[in-house]
Amino acid sequence: MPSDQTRSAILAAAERLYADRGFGDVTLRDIVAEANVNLAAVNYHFGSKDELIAELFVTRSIQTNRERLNELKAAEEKGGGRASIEDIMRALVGPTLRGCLGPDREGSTAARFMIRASIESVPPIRRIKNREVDHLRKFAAAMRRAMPGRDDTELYWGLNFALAMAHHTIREKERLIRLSEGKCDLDDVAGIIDRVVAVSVMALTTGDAASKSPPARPAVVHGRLTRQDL
Amino acid sequence: MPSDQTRSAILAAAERLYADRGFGDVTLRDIVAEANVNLAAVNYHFGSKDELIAELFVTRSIQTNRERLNELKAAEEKGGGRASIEDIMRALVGPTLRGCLGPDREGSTAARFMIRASIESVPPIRRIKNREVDHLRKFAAAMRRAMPGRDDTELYWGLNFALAMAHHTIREKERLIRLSEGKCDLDDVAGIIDRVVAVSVMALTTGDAASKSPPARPAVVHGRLTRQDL
DNA sequence: GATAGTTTCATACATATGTTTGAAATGCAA
DNA sequence: TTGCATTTCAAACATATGTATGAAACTATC
Repeated sequence: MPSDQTRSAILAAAERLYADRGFGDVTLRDIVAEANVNLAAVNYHFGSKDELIAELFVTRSIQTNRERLNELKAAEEKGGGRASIEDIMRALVGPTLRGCLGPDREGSTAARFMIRASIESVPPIRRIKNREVDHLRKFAAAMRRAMPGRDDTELYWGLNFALAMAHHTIREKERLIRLSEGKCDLDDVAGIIDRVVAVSVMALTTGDAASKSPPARPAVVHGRLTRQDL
Repeated sequence: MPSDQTRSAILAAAERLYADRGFGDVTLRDIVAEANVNLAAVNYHFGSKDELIAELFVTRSIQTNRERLNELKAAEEKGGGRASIEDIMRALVGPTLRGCLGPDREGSTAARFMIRASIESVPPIRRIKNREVDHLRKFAAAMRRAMPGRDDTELYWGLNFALAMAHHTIREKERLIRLSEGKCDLDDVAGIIDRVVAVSVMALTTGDAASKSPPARPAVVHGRLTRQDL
């Protein structure tokens, strides 16, 4: 009967500390102090530090992915098996943005932890993220159904840009606030989702020319690359 | 006469190793071995490991920033003091994308190093990146001149999304190739720049309603924003 | 060629940090 | 209780890694 008490305490303490101070600045000794457990408990319950981090990350990732797929499924049912491209993009970026920028700041170490995981890039998390491709393929498939005949390449670029806007906004949240001097309201999650979705849909549905060849590329040689060494 | 030879050798070796194996996996001892210099040379010439990394990063950053401003200036001169929004965005994302995705020219180590710096997030680099806000303000100012009357908030979001697409594409280059099974050509830098610029401009110039209030956010929770006209 | 400043070198230092260990404590079943 | 399995604990372990040191080698100016 694994009382599980120590285990949970470690997970909670670790997530909190990592969320607050980042992976680079938190040692196992910090974690066990915060959790009031013995140092050896981490290796006993998780095997290694990396496996602890991995467990934290997969737990939260699974949550997000499940929400994504739920929204996608709901959208497809609503549309009789074929979701609109807009709803698909919303299902793709909505859960992540809500999860990381959500207003429940106070208690939600989970959100802050996921932001950290997005900013810092530590080996165990990188390994897990690499498996995410399979998950994204489901969205690519849905997009293909929503936009039959559209070139696959365009579809992947749209997917890429949608994730780009969502993740970058999360990653660079503080910088955007500073740059815009508070004009960009990072707490208005619904508004942000609308923005990202709108631009993504535009990128995907714009000019059919784009599906044949890349958008109007000027023959001009770009800029001046005065490349002088320092 | 500071022969500078050792110093340069360290810089070159460090950039190569960091580019290949990342910051987390490369020690000073690896670097001095690669450079065929003594271990103490790093601290003698740079003061500390972090200052070495910082110097590597600022060198490349300065290059990129100078290219950006050069392009911006050229665009403004071309337009008689007022550059088009498209040219501004091109000046913003072009140099970075060319620098990081460019074809492997003379030792692509610089490019690969900058990709690493974008993926991993190590303290000395983070510190430098934080100063980048001032640089971005110059682009915000140019955009304001190009789109007078437009709400500042929209402008910052557009800037944010443009950087998002550029940086995310760089960061997740490998994943995008894998996801698209090679359909997305990450070597076609000019094409990528065109894509990013096109979407950015769309995001910025779309529906004037967006300049007054956030992009047509329906009262309905998951309402659809049909915004197809570019 | 002597002297002063600069650079290189081998080596030592310090110590942070994940991991292991073996014993003690605890819990559970018979 | 007894005995076995699980868990906790203090301490040790290992060692990777950035940094400091002091002497030697080198360079240049006089």
